[in-house]
Amino acid sequence: MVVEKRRPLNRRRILEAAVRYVDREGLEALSMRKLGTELGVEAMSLYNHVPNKDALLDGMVEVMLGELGVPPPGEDWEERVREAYRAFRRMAHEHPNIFPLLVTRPPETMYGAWLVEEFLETLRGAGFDAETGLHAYRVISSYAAGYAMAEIRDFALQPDASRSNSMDLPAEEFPRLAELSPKLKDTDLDAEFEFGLDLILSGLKARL
Amino acid sequence: MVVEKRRPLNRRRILEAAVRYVDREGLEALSMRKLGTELGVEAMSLYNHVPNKDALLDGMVEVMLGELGVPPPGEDWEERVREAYRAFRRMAHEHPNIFPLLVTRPPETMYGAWLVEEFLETLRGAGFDAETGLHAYRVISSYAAGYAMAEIRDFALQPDASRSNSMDLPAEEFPRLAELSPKLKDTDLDAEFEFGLDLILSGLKARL
DNA sequence: TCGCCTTCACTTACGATGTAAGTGTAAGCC
DNA sequence: GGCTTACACTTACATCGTAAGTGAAGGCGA
Repeated sequence: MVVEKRRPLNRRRILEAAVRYVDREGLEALSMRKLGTELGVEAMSLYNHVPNKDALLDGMVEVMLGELGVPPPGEDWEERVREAYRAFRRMAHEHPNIFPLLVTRPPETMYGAWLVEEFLETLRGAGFDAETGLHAYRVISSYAAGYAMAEIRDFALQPDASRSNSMDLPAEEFPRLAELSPKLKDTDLDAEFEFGLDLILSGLKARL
Repeated sequence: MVVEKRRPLNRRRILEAAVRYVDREGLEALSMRKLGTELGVEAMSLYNHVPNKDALLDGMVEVMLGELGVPPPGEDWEERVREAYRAFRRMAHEHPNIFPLLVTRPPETMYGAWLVEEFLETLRGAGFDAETGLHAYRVISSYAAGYAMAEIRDFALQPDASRSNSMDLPAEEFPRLAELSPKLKDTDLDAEFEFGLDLILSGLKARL
């Protein structure tokens, strides 16, 4: 609960404080009053810069997406796509409490219009037609968002460190799961994510 | 706001009423008091059957997953997997206000243990090793969940019917998007989902 | 049949939340 | 020097999740 010294309030400062606060305390802990004291200010003062809490949440997503570094165009389109989605997943890891907002809330601002544009352009350059490019974009994005969300959700089990991941299920009823239970605890998630990208991208290349 | 006649309260009845209510009014509208009146009962009475609101939400996910019909084993493993994920996506469409809970909340009960088991068994039968089966399960599930979430999130734009989907962006800055803007409105989402399944499954078969 | 115990819906109460409405003040501009 | 605008403040309200305690109805052993 670090109270910052009194500097003039503005939208950006509010959003960034909110992001920091939620990174630290979790999304449920965020309230206008607490964010206010975080900034050394009364809750209602925030409303001079942000219309309501929903807009605040949207703004936080904005801030988070602003940190997403997309790699510059290069000769290898496939590697560029991979790197972009690695960055996306990294972003999710850095803001596990905020990322769910991106997945959940309707896109108020068309944040990533130029991200999409970039992706489409890249695939066009690789020789895909416009429509396939669009489908590819949505499929890969769905995969990446879904994977990151699954990671985040399962990490949330951590607080209760007792059952580290699998909640003891009877081995005779679930032989396949039992056989995998050592792997379940420490799969290499980076590698698994890449595996998924491999599957999709190889399928995609086959359609060139 | 249909108030039901007074029958004995119990967990199942509460959960089902909650599911109906949220289907109808949205997740944010759900409160213990409103759910109470929905059942012809005071809010606090619910606590005799459900420890708290979080448990209620978990229970709603449970109910929703209970409706998921998984196809019986057949000779074609690939078609079975496809059909299972189609059912999953259908479930999301039937409960668009509840589905986000599944994606967002940590799995309190190991709901779908036997779903996973079933999947792993199927892939084993198809000739995959245990570890590849596990990766495949997580990759496909991530894709399906991500895709369904994206659909739901974008549907949420509907209330404001004015901008039907694309919020007018300058065509000269976003040529690729502009070129696709007719398609953006009415892509065949069923077909696109299948396209994604195709990509992943074909990549997977190539590894057999 | 009596008395007891369990079950479970009820009432009351508390602190926290989002935000509408209005007030006061300091800075910028004519 | 007076006015306007920007913006932080106080107060107030409805609504939320739920802790705590009350009371009545039904089951059960004697």
